[in-house]
Amino acid sequence: MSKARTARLRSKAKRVKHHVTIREVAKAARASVSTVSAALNNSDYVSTDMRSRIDDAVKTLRYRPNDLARGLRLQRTHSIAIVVPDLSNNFYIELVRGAKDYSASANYTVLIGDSRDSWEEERNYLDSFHRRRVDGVVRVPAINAAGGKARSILGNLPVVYADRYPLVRDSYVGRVGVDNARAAESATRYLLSLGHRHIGVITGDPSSGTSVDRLQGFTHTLRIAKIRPDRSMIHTGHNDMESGHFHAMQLLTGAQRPTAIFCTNNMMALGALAAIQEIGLACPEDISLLGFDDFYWATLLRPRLTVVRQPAREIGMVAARLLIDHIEGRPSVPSPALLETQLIVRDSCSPPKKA
Amino acid sequence: MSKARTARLRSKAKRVKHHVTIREVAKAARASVSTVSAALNNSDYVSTDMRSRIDDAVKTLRYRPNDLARGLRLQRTHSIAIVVPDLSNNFYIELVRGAKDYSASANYTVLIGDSRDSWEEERNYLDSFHRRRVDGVVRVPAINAAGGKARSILGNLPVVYADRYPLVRDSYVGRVGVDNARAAESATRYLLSLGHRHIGVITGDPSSGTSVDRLQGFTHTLRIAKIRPDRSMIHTGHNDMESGHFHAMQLLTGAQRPTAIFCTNNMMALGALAAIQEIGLACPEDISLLGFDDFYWATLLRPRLTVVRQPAREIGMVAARLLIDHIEGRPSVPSPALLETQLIVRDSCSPPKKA
DNA sequence: ACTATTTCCCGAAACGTTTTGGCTCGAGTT
DNA sequence: AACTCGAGCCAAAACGTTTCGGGAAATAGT
Repeated sequence: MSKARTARLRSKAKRVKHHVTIREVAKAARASVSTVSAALNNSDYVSTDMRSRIDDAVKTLRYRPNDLARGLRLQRTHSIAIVVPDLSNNFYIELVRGAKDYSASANYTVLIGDSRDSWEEERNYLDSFHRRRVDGVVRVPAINAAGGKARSILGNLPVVYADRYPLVRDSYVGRVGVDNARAAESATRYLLSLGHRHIGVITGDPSSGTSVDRLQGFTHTLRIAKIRPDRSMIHTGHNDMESGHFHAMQLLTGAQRPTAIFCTNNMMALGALAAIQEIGLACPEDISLLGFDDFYWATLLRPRLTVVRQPAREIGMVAARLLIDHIEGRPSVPSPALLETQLIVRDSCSPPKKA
Repeated sequence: MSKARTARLRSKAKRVKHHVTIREVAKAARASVSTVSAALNNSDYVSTDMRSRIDDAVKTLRYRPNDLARGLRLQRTHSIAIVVPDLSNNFYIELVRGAKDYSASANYTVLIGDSRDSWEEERNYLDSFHRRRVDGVVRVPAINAAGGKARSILGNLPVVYADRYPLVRDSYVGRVGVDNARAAESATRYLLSLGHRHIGVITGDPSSGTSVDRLQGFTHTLRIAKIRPDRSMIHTGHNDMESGHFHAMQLLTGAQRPTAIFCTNNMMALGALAAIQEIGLACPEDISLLGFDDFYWATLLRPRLTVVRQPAREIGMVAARLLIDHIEGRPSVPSPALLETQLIVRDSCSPPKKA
């Protein structure tokens, strides 16, 4: 009775809103709610006659299950979240797309967060995702956010790291990226082979293992070549264009100008390119530039950028896979999963002028 | 009793998972569930003593409300969705960020969809968002998706269109963008003022009002200048680099080569630039290029691209505002909201060679 | 002609919140 | 002294699902 009353009230007051529920489908199909549910989750034991009645009702009423109720009851949402530091960086777009494509194939849905490399923002996203009860999250942590801080706001949600990863072993399910040291080594070897002896490097924030691995690969290769790394040639940026620009300026106008600059991510390479253009140097004639991460318009630049390519899309896919396998209690690929990089030689590096 | 049993079972079986609920907070704070709820939604009528007990419990238990349950009960989620055609297009990133920033300030959360300009994909996103019971969605519809098809899968969720908009007046709350005809006019006038008389144009898919408005602005300006638009100079692309490249090639290698090319979005401008470089033409000496939408690396290109700038971020903000105002039953800004564009003159346009 | 099994369906409980209405207690008001 | 009133708290219902246990009818096994 009270139920009837409220129903009547609602149908009068807010006729316009109101989503159709499984109950109405049941009524229309002359079935019980549980039977409709069974039919929709195509269990056995529902007659073909009943099933078609239900299908009809669903169609004509335009019924869409309420995922809130579903998730509440099921205690899982079949969705994961991915939060990346910068959506305007094509590398992360590809990564996100990879994660999304894999997840879709596994029947998971993906929520995207764009932290702009700020822990504040990332925390907000993680919190919001947690409250939404996603089943797990793949993180590319913001600068300075790689530590254990996230754990406390994520409860015991499974996390996999992609690209960047924390130095302190926070409890995570897995991580995927590339062998950063090796990638940096191959890049450095290439510059050495061109004859460069004074190589500037602009590396990322050292709170991420990714950055330290790359720097380590760089210095290691120098040492192997019996070249003493010059500390004044090693600059630490923030993975964005601005700091790439700033540190390239420092390098280019410093006491001893390097003959080549190696940037450990694409944004900083762009910043460095801007600085080079600004100063009026010719690249690669006056200075070689080598970047990390490829992007679709790298060939539109003059010079076309030589880069170490990371398989962004694959990283995203493997990350999602690792996470979802874990969620479903399946064994997965070994972690850390390290994918192959590739040195893509284009026009921005050449032998140094006087060598 | 049965309740006690299941609780015991769960605590044994899956100790590891299990999110802490308001009920446990209540127990820890020696309060009732309803009081905890009241305290959390800071109603009055809860004593300071009680409130502090609850706060303590929340903190030590690390309680995070379950937004599924909350949304189910409240019948609204305080979240909106935004779906755009291409996240690797910086214009849409900025638009999304604008929407996100405004929403955050209004205490709404944003779900992001990236349809890759495919109606299939967009439909999936819209469906998923609908099942999640977002309170509304801002759409930049995929090509060929501007019609009424979305309505049937969105139920009566409020929709606002950003940038693109449907030609058939589908029932929506509002739309926001720029005055596309005027923007195209100013671009065209600029090219005319440089002396161009043979202007090629690569426009977007005519299923969106945006594209037709831009084209119309173009031809209108030509006519005012007593120039008869040449149909062979008008090409219809798909707003992506590939089709920009293709149609630029057509134009450049056609019977009569234009002295300038106007692209009605940034991706097609990039494709056109690639084509120009490929053919070995000098820009702007041999051919001028004018694009739509600005992006942060437009100045890194050689030549630096001259473009019509749209206030992407603002478009996103206004779209979110329109939507949220509607959701909350407030009057809002007038719709369509048309924001100002700006012609940003850089290096990619110059007077034609022989003029 | 019984019993056992399978098929098809249903009612009710549970998931974690918020809200409504009601209860108690003490402080003012008459 | 009786009363009103507000502050402070709580129990229960409701939101829309899925699942569990079970009932009825049909079918199969002896």
